[in-house]
Amino acid sequence: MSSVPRIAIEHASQYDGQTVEIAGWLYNLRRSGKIIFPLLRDGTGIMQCVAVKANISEKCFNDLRDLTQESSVIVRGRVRAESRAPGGYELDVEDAEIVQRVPEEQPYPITPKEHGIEFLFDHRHLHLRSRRPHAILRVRHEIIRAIRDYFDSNGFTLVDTPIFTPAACEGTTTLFEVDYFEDEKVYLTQSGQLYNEATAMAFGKTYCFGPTFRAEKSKTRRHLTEFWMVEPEMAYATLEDVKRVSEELICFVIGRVLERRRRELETLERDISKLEAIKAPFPRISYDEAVAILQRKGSEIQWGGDFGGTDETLLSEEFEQPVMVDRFPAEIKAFYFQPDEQRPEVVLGVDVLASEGYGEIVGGGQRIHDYNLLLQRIREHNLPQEAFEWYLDLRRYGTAPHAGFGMGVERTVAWICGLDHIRETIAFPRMLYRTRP
RNA sequence: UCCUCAGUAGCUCAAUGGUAGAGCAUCCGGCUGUUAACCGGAGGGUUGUAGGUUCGAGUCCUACCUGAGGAGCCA
Repeated sequence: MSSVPRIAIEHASQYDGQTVEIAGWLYNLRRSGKIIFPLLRDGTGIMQCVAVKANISEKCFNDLRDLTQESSVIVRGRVRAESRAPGGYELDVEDAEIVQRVPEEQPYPITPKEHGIEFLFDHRHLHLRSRRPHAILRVRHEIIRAIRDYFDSNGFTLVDTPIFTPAACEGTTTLFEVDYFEDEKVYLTQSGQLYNEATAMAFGKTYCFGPTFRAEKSKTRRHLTEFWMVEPEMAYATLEDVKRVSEELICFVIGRVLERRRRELETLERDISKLEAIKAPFPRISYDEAVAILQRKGSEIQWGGDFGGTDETLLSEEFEQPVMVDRFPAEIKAFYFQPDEQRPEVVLGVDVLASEGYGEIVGGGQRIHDYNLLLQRIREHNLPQEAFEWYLDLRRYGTAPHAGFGMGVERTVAWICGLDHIRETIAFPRMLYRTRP
């Protein structure tokens, strides 16, 4: 259209007084006779444009005046600081090129009014353009980038683990079964952890970061069937290292979001002071203490039982910080957890429960490094030994104490954004009763 | 899987067993500083599906479908 610079709306303040071009979509339009205010969205922000009939061609004015919501359009004009404009800057329109006008016979379905959950998620492919999902997904990106930056700058090597796996990593949970070739069955991974133990013995400190799948028929605000998890694993490491690294990671991620995505948090009306208050060290309690606290608060939990969702909420209400709970009964944890030497009935595992009732975002611990103990556990859990021979090899050849954890990305996003439901944390959520779009 | 609730215009919701209605969206008209703009007008319905009760059902009953909230399990 012209030789003026094409800019991103989020950088508009750098172009005050200059003529620029913005390529985007019509977010909303307010008309008032001979002056109109098209709100233009370009994926980085929303810019209020001003088109005055007397100042531009009649065609341009009429084109913009009759434009329909979410039509694609390239606008040229002068950026100007303006206190009355949302965002502080507006664009005095000089010219506009309509790329596609949405026909009024089939108007854009998501209007700037209230909609129900079902409608919005049926139109999720369009809903992503709206303010709220847009802000959440930008925070999600910042969280993922911070997680990678943290590990990459602390000596961890990214070694991703397979999505197709031959057997359960953790015996109990339900797996999605997939037809492989020649009658072979494989499963979608629910954790990269067992493979991480192999890569940690090769690289020292590793992490994997990818989607994981759980075929649990759970219908709650905390569950997806497909979700992303980052899982670090460290050779020559213990439970205490897991606590230290997960605490550092969480603080680093929150610091980054506060530094770079404050505007998005404000759009989401997140109470930012609650995030600013998150500081290491996090309180550390044992499973025993957690059970005592819960019983005092009226929970039915008995020693030996696992926490329910309500228990996690009750527990996190006790603290302003995320809380670390360690040394769980061996019976409720997976076969590979290292027992406590002093108390063999508990294992060296730790869960980190996010504050404000968001529940478990990190789970991990120290793994069994002794060959005979691991073999014994595999037998006690009735797991097929032949399938775990490669895993046992890690204890045959240069075994060493090692530890790691997994952090669920979606729960972390829900917590940091202050969301009620995890379905908002991912572009296209996969849930028990929703696989479309 | 179980428990609870809901389904009425494109969307969000009203309507005592007795003529299906409003706001937004769409269309037409008005407005030079609007902020989910406002003002006037128009079009828009097999009340989730199938049965049943009744003189009469959006409303009551049964089954099914779809969705939501919660439980168990988990990140």
